[in-house]
Amino acid sequence: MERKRFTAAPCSIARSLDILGDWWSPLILRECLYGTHRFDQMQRWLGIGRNILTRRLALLVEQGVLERRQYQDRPPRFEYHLTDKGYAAAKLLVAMMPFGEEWLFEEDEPIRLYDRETDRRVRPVLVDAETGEPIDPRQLYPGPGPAFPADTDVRRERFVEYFERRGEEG
Amino acid sequence: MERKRFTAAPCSIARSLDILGDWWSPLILRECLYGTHRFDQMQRWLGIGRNILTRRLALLVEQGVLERRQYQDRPPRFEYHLTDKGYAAAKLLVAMMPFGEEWLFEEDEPIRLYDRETDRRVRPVLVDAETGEPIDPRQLYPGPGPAFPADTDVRRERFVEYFERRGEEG
DNA sequence: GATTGATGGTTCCATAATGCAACCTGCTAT
DNA sequence: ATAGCAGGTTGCATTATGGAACCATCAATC
Repeated sequence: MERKRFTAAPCSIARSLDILGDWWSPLILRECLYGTHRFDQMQRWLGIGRNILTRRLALLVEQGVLERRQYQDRPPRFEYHLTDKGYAAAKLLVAMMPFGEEWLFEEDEPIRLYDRETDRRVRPVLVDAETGEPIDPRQLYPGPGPAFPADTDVRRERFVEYFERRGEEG
Repeated sequence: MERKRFTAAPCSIARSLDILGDWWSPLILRECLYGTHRFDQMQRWLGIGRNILTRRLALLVEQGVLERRQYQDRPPRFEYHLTDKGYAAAKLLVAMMPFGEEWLFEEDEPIRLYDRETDRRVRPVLVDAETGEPIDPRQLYPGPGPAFPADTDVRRERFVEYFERRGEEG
C-alpha cells in the first residue's frame, strides 16, 4: 500500500518527512549541495536505480526543493538545483553531520565543511536563538502553537506537561 | 527488493539516514521525545500498523537510539525510552521544526518548544560553533576528513572545490 | 468463575515501492 | 556509419507497507 502521508499533520516534523522521510531524497539533496546537478552523475554517485532517481527528482521538483533547469537545447538537457526551500532543507542535512560524526563513526569525521569566503572550517551546532545556548532535547517540552487544532481534548492529551505547567488554558 | 543500506558509507548524512531515513522512525522518536513511551499509545497517536511499529521499535533498539525498559512483571510490560544517542538524534527532529514552520505551513507554527527550567520559549537555530553565525548552506563547501577513503581519484572527483582552493593535497 | 479490558505483540493478505537490467531518443564526435 | 553521451522509460522479481484479525498474560469487575 501507499505509504501514509501526513501533509496535513499539525507537525513540522511530520511534514518535513514528506521531503526527507525516505532514504534517497536527502541523499539527492546532498548531491546538489555538494555540486552534483546532473542525472547521470547522481545515478553513478548514489548507485540509485534510474527509474527511482527519476521519480524522486520529479517529487522533489514538485515539492519545490529542487528546480529543473534546462542548460542546453538540441538535445534538451537538464540540471537540478536547490531552490531557497531546498537550501533551507539542506540545513537539516548539515545538522546530521555532527550527529553522524559523534555517534556513527569509530574514527574521525569523513567529511568536513568549509566556508566559501573565509575557507575556515565550519562546525554546525543547534542553539537557542535567544540565549545562544546549545539545545538539549531533554530540556524541552512541547506545547500547542497557533496553528494547532483547537480541539481541547487532543491538546490536553497531547501536551500534558504544557498544561500542567500553565494551568488549563496556557 | 530491500532498500540499499550504506552503513559503511563515508558520510554522516548517509549513515544518519539508517536511523532517520524512513517515514516512521523519526515519528517514533518524536513520540518518545514528547513523552509517549508505550506501544499502544504510539500506535494510536501515529496510526501506524502494529506489525510495522514492532519492526521499527526493534530496529531502533538495535541501533541504540531507543532502550526497551521493563516497567512491570506479571505480565511483563515494556516502555521505550530515548538513549543518549537517541537524544542526539532528536536534535535533528528539533531542527526540522523551524524549517517546517517557515516552509510547510501557511499559518503560524503548530507546536512550540519550551524550556523545562525557565518555561521560556525555545527557538532552535543552526549556527557555526566558532563564530556563532547562522549557517547558510550556500556558503559551504565540503572537503575530505580524516576518515574519508584515501583513494585520490575518488577524493578529487568528489571534492572538486576543495582541491581547487587548496591545490592538489590540502 | 466468567467476562471484560489493558498491554504488547504476531500472523496473514493485497497492494505499493524498490533494485536491476534492458531499451529508447536526440544529438555530437570520429 | 558507428559509437558515445545525456536523460530518461519499461518490465520484472523481490520487499515493505497498511490493515485487520488474532493471541497471551494478567487485573479488575459482574
